[in-house]
Amino acid sequence: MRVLVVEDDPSVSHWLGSKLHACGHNYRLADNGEGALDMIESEAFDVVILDRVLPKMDGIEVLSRLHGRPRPPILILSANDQTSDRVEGLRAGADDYLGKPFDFTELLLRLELLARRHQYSAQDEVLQIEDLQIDLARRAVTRGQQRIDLTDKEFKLLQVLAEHQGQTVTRSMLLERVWGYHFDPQTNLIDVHLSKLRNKLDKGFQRQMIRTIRAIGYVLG
Amino acid sequence: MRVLVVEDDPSVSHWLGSKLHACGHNYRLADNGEGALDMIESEAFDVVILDRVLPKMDGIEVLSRLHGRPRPPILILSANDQTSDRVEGLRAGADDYLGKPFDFTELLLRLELLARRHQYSAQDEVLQIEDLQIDLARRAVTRGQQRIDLTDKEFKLLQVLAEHQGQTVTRSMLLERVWGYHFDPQTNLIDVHLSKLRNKLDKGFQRQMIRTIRAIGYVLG
DNA sequence: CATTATGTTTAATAATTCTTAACTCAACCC
DNA sequence: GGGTTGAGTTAAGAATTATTAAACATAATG
Repeated sequence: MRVLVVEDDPSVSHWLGSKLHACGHNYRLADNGEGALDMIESEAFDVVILDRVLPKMDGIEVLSRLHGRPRPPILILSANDQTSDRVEGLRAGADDYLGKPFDFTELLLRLELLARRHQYSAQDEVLQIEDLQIDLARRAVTRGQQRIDLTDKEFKLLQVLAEHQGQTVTRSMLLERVWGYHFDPQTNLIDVHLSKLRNKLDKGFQRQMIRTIRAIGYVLG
Repeated sequence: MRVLVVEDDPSVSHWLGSKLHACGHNYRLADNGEGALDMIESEAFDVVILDRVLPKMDGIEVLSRLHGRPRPPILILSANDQTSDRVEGLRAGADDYLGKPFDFTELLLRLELLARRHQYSAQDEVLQIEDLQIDLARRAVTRGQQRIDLTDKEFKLLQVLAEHQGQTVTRSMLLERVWGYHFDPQTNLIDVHLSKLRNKLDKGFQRQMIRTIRAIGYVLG
């Protein structure tokens, strides 16, 4: 997940960051409301952790500024765990609320839940396979921190493989889904594009995600 | 999903059951800790909903009894929604926590998240035989510190042998499982590939892991 | 409209994996 | 021991896949 942590206390934000990183997530930090708004505007996050209390513009204010705009789900973090407070946060448009002190495991669980729920409701479907993310709507692919630029055919190849993650996709299926062919072109079309896809996707990574199934096709995963 | 509901209040458990059923899931009920333990032991569930408060053996106790054993992910359900309480549940080994009153949609979402996550982690099954590790999902084999690169046939051979570790695997079984043949090809197919597998797996090691059972087949272990 | 850049396809070549077959070696039985 | 059977090794070539380069197509740019 790509997480934005909005928190003015560096000791808290860095602790959160390192924990998130240790769990395999990416994070960015913002220590004030203005910065947070800018980042939400310009970058794609799966979820935002928003401290309720911030210098100048507080969490509730940030929420209200975002009202009606497309934004990732937001979890409010606060020292106050009073019911009234909780209600106020949720009224302002927060998607979840957690009072300090909190257990990191619980926070992570809620974040994942939020991100997932949002993924469903927002239709821009993102396929996630280990450290590989495929945003079907944006045609954007990332692996780990790395953005990967793919051509049309390469992307379609990857998409078909990803949609059948873990299953072998036959060559004829690829011809059909990627090229619309219902016949064998008698050339090595697939091989060439797959080779290029591998170059961009697997080169330099320990774990090779595309596996050849001899005489059948390929599997992703 | 197959869900186990552990809850002593019949009105709650039956309501949960009917809701789960309506969403297309199977469920079983247990109204006490002992029964729950037995059922977890003997049946396969995708996820367990465990009420914190139970007669005699409470939820935390059930969790601690299960500690270290293979078990489905467990969601604790409780009337207390205090932070300390939540942390206690998660510390005791619960995979998630939800306070009453709760929203059924949220419960379901969390259950699905748990089941899915568990499936993934369980999915990447690793067979371990002495210093030999076989990661079925990644098709990666290591012996000691050494990575071992195997071709498709070699890997399949090893996999079949490993799945029957300690037992003799007959030649006809290998033909069937590795090549899909239901007949004897009258060649030394197996011998050749097994020879190559041995070269990669046993060469240079004191302990030879593949043993020939003359006129029958081979054993790993 | 030519130029450039980018992406796609074909074809040639290289590399890998699989299978067969010939030959050698080891175990078993009388 | 000597014959017999089964197993192990090696090499050759067949099948499949991977890589590279070049031809071709298309869109963007000046």
